[in-house]
Amino acid sequence: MNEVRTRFAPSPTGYLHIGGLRTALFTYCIAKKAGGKFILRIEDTDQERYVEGANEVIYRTLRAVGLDWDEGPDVGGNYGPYIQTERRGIYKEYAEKLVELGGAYYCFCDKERLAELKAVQEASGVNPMYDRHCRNLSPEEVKAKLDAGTPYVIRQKVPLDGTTTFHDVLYGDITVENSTLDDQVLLKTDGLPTYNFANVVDDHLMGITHVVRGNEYLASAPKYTLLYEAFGWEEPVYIHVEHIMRDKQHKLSKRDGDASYEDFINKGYLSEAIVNYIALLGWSPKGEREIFSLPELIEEFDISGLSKSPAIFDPLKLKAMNGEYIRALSPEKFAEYAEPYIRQTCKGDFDIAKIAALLQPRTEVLSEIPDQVDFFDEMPSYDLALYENKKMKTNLETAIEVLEKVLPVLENITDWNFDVLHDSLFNLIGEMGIKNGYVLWPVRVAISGKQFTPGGAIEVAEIIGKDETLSRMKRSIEMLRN
RNA sequence: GGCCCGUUGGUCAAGCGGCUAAGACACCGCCCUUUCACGGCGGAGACAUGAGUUCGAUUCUCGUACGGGUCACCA
Repeated sequence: MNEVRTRFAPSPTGYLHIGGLRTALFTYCIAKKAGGKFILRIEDTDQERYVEGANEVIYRTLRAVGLDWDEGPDVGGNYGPYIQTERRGIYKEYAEKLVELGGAYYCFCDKERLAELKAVQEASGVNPMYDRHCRNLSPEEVKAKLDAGTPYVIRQKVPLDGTTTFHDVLYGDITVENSTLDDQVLLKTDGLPTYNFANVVDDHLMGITHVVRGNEYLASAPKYTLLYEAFGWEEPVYIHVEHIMRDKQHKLSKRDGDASYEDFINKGYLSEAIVNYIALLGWSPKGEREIFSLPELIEEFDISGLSKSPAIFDPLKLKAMNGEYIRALSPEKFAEYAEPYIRQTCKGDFDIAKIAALLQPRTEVLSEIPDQVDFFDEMPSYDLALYENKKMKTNLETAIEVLEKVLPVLENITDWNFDVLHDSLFNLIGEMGIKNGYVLWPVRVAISGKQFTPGGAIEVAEIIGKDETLSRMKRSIEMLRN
């Protein structure tokens, strides 16, 4: 029974943060590399923050990136239920058990008293902590209040002195004075557990062996150790990972508009590229390779590669990596992805496969596509200054001269395809004894009206066809004459 | 503020007492080339800081600075 079992335990807040996704990824890799199980658990004990449909977002995202769970709310398993609100009775039972074991106690303080206490403590410059008012209530007093139906919480009974040491794989042993630890609430008035308690109970009951979670839990970790000790349970292996930052000061947040997985998908990023990129934030593989598929990530993943310092999210690097993934796609696959984007600005009857082929090496994010192909349907009006190109040694005069020579050549072509176009134009270039660009630059400008195009004069001419090419040539020549 | 944690080029990062301190993105230059890309070659750029330990510190210890986390009946 040494199977590795890890879990991803998000709160249903309506979207899946990139940082959460990365935690899930690391968690998944640890389990899968060890041939173990990856479990999904929904932590919805805060009813006030519950967002309708949020669970579906989590399922959808995890499935989209390929992080399939072996046990979870919708797939079942032997340790269910996997949604915390459905485990309500379990927490109550264990909280009461902990009271019996001496690791917790009933507290009847109401929120007004607590608020007052906190205000006084803050005013006098003391760290706000529960004053343990109910810690030493006699069993009779407790029973009387309970019988009277007084609302209560159950709090952790932290030792008054001594120290607690907990172990993290990355940080090693961390020891704190028990006197700095608060008697935190374990079971809330509404009967639901707090995160800290639910985690301990669930991780134990579900047989979780490794816990990967955000660094924000590091400070409360010793309290977990105390809880495990009080129950007499074995602690899982803890791995606290640092945050993903927007910059040195700020975490990557929802408000930045690009903190959620779905935002990136909507912007034209590939799922595989996103996963690959975030894997490299706060973790580094052994060798120098950095392109990894999910199966390769599982193979390569090792806890020792995790970093203890925060990583700043670099949109530029994600973009570059996305470009790499796009280039690695088969032409057919890329065309499939690209078509809807091409169609946004290019409605005509063109050879989509040919356009896609030109686009593939020039696209880092799919959303860049519409602007690149907006001239196929209709030539934009353009500035004649485009004909002036120092490197090509072209200007308005040379352009007229060249275009007038090219026009009849094109008119004579009957079999309009790349090879014929290429041969015809290069014959002309040979006859004229000049550089390729001297001819091809003005032609490209004349039929595209753009400074940059995917593909050159020949590619563009082939795609828009003979009639359109000739018509654009004539129009441009006309413009140049005036 | 108390407690906990971190600090290698602009960014991601390798490094685990002795190296000309990797690599990637970005940047610059050159080449390829019918534009732009792609691809190829090359360049600039870093161990926060002060002590200590040591024959020798980026690497170990302490202080300082800076940054982060946490101090809820939120997770």
